[in-house]
Amino acid sequence: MRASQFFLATLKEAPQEAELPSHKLMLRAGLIRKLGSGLYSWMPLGMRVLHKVERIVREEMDRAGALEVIMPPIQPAELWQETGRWELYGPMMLRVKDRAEREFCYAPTAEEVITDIARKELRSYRQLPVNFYQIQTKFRDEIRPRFGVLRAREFSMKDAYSFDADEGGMLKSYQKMFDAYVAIFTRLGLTFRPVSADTGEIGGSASHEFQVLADSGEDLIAYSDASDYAANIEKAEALAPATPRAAATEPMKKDPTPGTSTCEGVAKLWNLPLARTVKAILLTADERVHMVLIRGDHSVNEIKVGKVAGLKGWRWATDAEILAAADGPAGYLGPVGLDRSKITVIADRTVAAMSDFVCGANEKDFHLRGVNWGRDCPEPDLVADIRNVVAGDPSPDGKGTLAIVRGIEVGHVFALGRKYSEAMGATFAAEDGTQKAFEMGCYGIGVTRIVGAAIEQNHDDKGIIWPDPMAPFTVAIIPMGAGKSEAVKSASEALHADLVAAGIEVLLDDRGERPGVMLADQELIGIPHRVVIGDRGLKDGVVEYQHRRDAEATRVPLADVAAFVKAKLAR
RNA sequence: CGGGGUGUAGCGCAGCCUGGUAGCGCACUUGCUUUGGGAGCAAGUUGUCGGGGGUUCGAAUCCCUCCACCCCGACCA
Repeated sequence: MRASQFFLATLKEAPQEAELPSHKLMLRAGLIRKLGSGLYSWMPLGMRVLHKVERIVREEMDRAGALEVIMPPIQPAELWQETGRWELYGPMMLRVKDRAEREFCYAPTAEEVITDIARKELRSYRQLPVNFYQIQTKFRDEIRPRFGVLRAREFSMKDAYSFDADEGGMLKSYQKMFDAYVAIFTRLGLTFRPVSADTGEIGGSASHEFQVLADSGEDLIAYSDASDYAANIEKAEALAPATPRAAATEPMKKDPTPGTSTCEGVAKLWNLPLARTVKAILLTADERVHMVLIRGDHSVNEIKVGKVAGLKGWRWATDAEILAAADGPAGYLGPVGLDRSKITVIADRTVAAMSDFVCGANEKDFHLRGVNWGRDCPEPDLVADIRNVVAGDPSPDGKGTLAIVRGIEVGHVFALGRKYSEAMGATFAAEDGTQKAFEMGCYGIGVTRIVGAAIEQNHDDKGIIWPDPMAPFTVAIIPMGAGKSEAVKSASEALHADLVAAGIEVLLDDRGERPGVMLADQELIGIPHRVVIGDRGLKDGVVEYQHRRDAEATRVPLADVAAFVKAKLAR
């Protein structure tokens, strides 16, 4: 490809709206242009990258035996009403009406449609297992679209759905997809980790996320330094402390803490470590108020809270509820002196093992110190894991300790089970002649998000550094002064022709720009391999090769350069 | 949704406080020179100052209103 025949839309300065490196670089390199909040057009250069990603995804999905389909992005409300998700999905779903006032949505996902296909088309266990997938545009009306393509409202997603006759088969299909995902992200050249995850709204038994590791990621991942254990922090279990609760050594004492409503404040005031304090959070579930206790330096894991018996569908308590149940205002709450008939005390495992701790006195401007379970207040009604793990916690698998890194979720696999097939009456004739609901799995990959994640992980101050498999062009040829030097011109043309003939994607910069412009653009765009051809080297019969990650150029004899580049790519 | 901010040329910004009909850099066009790290000189082009309404002799500037976009937060007491 000649640059003069292509459309490069590079920008010297990034539009004000961009915050993250990947967002800025995608705009500057001319991969995308913004249309509206969370809406992006893909420019020619971006399309080349997107096609690379799609191609690898397709190849690995096909290799895993999945079959490509394409379903409409506009879906009738009726299907969603069958599973109850028309209401459940809420404002995230973009709803539209046609001229006859019939309701539709712009698909945020396609479980309903694929299940509808399955119940109509799949009749016998003999047709199973099957896995259908599509690469299709989705729309989710995010609360706050941001980070460019990483949290856009419209995005391209590969979604696959497997149908099996029984759970064993489904788990096999799940494993196949898991393996395919590993192959996809490996081929893309990304540093990633599969982590076990919460199943969230979609439901089901097993679930793994595929996270591209990057400092700007929105997700926190806990992993063990001594085993394969890795989990989203939403799910990572915080084990109970290994050492039992120590015996009480201090008397309980009530002291004033005027205007100090936080654990940090009390710890500072009394010159105690934060880890000696306990914070109390009140919430309401099933009309009953619950006090949740977390160590001062820990944070509540809302997902874990929702899984505690009796707390399904909980909400934060109102100020009125707090006063009625605890006799004290928010900021000064604790487990001592409560009327347990009105309130249930739920302690995090860590808190349950604490002694001589500090907590609120259920009275404005007072806290207690030297508090001990059993002696000063009854034992907690319930002890549960309700906090987020922190770096240094023991790994839940018993091997090593946890460290925490950030990641960008680019893939997610779910062992769904019969949730959708049962809701929609999707059944098949089993071997014994009975009708059974399909065992389903669903598997997503954020195709457009991968592009942003790859840049987030691979860039420097000059621009993008594409992994070869995703690069819009693999090699850039930069002729110095081709307008003046016939030797430079013919050498560039010859190399271009040679590499093109070898099926290599080359960009020959024949725009006649100045050297600085050509080099800066090549670096911004992130073409991984470049060959600079100029009279300076040509008089010695050499040209310069430099990888985007190399600090220095390598002088290569002109006669060998084609072979040299091909050898570099073959690795 | 709550809070904050911004909207002036394709991009980045100044002008607004203290009203007088719009400017800078880059980009773009033409010419000459230049050509190994975002060139120089010269001559140009580009704006419904986000929309609507109001105040005023006069509004980018003051007031009201709507819209768009960005950032932070969304209950951790």
